[in-house]
Amino acid sequence: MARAVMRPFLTDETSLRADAQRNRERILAAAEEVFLERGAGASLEDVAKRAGVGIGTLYRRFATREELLAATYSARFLALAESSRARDADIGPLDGLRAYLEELVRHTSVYRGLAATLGTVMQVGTPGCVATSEEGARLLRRAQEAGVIRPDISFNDLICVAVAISLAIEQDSSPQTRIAHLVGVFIDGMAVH
Amino acid sequence: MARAVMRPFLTDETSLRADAQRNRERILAAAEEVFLERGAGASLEDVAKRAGVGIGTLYRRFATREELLAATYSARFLALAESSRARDADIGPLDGLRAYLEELVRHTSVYRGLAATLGTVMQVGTPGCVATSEEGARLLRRAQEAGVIRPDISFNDLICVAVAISLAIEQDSSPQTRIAHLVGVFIDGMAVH
DNA sequence: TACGATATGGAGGCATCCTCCGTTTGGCAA
DNA sequence: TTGCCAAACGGAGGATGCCTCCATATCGTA
Repeated sequence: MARAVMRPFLTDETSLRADAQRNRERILAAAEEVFLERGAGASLEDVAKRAGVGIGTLYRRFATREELLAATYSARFLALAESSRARDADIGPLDGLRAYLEELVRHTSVYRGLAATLGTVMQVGTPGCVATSEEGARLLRRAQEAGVIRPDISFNDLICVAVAISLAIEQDSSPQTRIAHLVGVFIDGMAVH
Repeated sequence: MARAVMRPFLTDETSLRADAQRNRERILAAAEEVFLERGAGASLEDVAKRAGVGIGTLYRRFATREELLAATYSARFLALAESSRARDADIGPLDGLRAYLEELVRHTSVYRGLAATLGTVMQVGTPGCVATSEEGARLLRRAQEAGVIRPDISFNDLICVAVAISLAIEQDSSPQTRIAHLVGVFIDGMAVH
């Protein structure tokens, strides 16, 4: 139940001292590995250890677990927004939203335990989070303007849907087909009939 | 990420020694209070302390947090199943399902943090969990036989929906109206068009 | 080269989990 | 009633993880 922490997110170009920048990257690489192996709740001291860095260094750079998760995800989320934008011309508004949701769920299911914190993670404000949020909002607006999605659906509803499906995927182990099935159900629910 | 633990659930009539039975009830009462105050992640040692019982006693009776949560919820869930059955005659299959889901979400939102573990909790097998599961499955079957809910919807989908909505409720603080809104969306998605 | 701002690391305090085992107690059989 | 023992008790203690703090080290600039 971590509170959402809004603070300026430091990207690569920010004036970090060379050693700090190097350590930041080591921490991210280690976090990626450790989260993959043991889920989003893994020990941060393990991450620091694998990065060859003191725990204090990790905490100075990433004040909360959510910040670290979000940073680890930033590249992935950037790619998601990118690929969604890329297929925009070739796909209708409803299917665009469907594809976006399916991809979001797939990304969210990479680390066991990430789903439950997705809402918080999305608020941390990394470039990837921002890009993914904006893309989702854009797709939703587009579909609503095209008259295929109900006007009373909010972006929060989308995130909530993604969280739900990811959680479901985590619990039973019936992966890919179930993602499409559940996304289909929700898209139908949001559609104008 | 606790694994679901299937073990025979000890109800009141089971041959527990008198002192054990007394302590079990004290623990449940204390857990109810503590979880209400501090959410489903509260310290179990606090629960034991408030119950006036050693921590070992708590663990012997409830091997996991999920078991304790489920037991605490058992009465609530029993009531839920009961009231759902009671209104069965007065309500159509679709609205019956809707009412059930709304009530399930409301129950699940009582303790902050319960939603994320609802799936696990539902598998623990307390009388309440069983009753609620069976009632949900029955409503779903009824609605599908009436031809108003798609045949490819499973009971797991329902739980997933309840989890999603509860999580959404926990995050923003826009309670009652949002429950109805989201349940409506999902019901529409599951409906036959 | 020297100096101050920046960064480092890990010890340590605290919270929680969960197990283990010596002690106590309830309930039954004699 | 008494005595016995299976059942239950409690809490110390080992293990893990979180996060802070500060003496020390390092970078980059003047």
